[in-house]
Amino acid sequence: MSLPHAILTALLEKPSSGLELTRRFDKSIGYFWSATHQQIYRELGKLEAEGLIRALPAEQPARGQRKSYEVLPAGRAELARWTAAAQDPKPMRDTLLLRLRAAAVVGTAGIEADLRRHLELHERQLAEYREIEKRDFPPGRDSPQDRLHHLILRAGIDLETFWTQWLAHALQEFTALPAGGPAPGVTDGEASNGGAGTTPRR
Amino acid sequence: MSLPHAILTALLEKPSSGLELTRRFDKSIGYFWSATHQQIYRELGKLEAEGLIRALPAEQPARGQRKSYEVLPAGRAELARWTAAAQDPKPMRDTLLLRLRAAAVVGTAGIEADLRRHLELHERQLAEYREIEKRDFPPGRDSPQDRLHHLILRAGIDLETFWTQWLAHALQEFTALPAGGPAPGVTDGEASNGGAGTTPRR
DNA sequence: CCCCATTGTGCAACTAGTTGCACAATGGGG
DNA sequence: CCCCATTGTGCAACTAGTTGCACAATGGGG
Repeated sequence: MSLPHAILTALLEKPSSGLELTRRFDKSIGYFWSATHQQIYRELGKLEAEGLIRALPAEQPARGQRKSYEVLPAGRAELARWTAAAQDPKPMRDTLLLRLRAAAVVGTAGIEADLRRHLELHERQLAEYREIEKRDFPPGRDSPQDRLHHLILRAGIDLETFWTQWLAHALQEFTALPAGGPAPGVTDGEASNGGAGTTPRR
Repeated sequence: MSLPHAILTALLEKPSSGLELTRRFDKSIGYFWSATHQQIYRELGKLEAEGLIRALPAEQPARGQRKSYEVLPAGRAELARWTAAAQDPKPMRDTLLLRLRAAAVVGTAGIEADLRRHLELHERQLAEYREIEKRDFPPGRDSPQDRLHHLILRAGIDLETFWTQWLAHALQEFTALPAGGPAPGVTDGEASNGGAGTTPRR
């Protein structure tokens, strides 16, 4: 739905080959819209077929050769259209929260280690964003583009900040919980055989 | 990937028919794992075929009739396994941030209204979460299950708080921007024909 | 009694994203 | 010179989620 527009944006910022795009999707743009190289090549083909981008004239366009693309006017127009069009935020899907909800039923055994790991990953990401902020947005720069890019980076920083704080709080909560976590089968308030979860009832 | 586990969790909390599940996915569980009724029916079929759930014996199991399901021991075991298994956070994909990045290239014309709309939507969601918190988590309740459920709700509240604050900040930033937003084609620092974005160059 | 809105279940086709390869060109090390 | 790791491009099959219907049962209004 949005990959073609992510690619158009990246190509407008700088005409690139598939591999260069892949690298840029591993940082910068990819921080909020990830894509694999296979997706990118496929989409480049479609965009070219639709006349939104074109391959830059290269010396020898043999296979296994870099092919760079640039955005055509129709591509820019499509991107402007898409950017301005209203879009509903799509409903969230978060595995970790779902697992926690499941843990409330089947027990928290085993999940704590992974929470800790996620905390570390988010801390690392946060540090990386802060590094970028320091490097790319020193106090002086405030052209409209800088402001927008900074705003986007700020969203990343604030989101990672939320996750690190929430995860830290969750882990704290866990240490206060009875050892091994809540027993399974508690929602109905009746007795259950409980246990490790792998034991079949009756 | 996670839908079957979301369904197992919901069914463990309370055996339900497809429609009941659909309703519960429109609130509660669905706040962090959304699913359509078609997805749910399809998945119920698979789970039953795999022996993880079974249909509760009903009076007349004719078509067009409610069929309720309950989780079998194998289903509970699978859910416990999945909950404890390590999982990498999957890379984020956020359309709004992508559109803002595109706007930095093709101009911000038209996007502001949608930011305002998103702000309202997030404010409404936040209010709803706060309502639920007040209703379901009065000061006294703090069984392990309550604590976990509250923790999850807190994540929702904090996320919506982030979005409302960030969007408010973004809108503020916009009023400070030159009218109509940045001109297109600015990244190379050279002159461009700028304009509305639909005008082809040359 | 029959029409029609509502409730409930489900299939089929499609779109987007992921996984697992295949294979060409390049260039340095033995 | 030839092997083999690296770089770069791409196809094919699969999985997950979405969209658009179809159709049965139920129950109230004319």
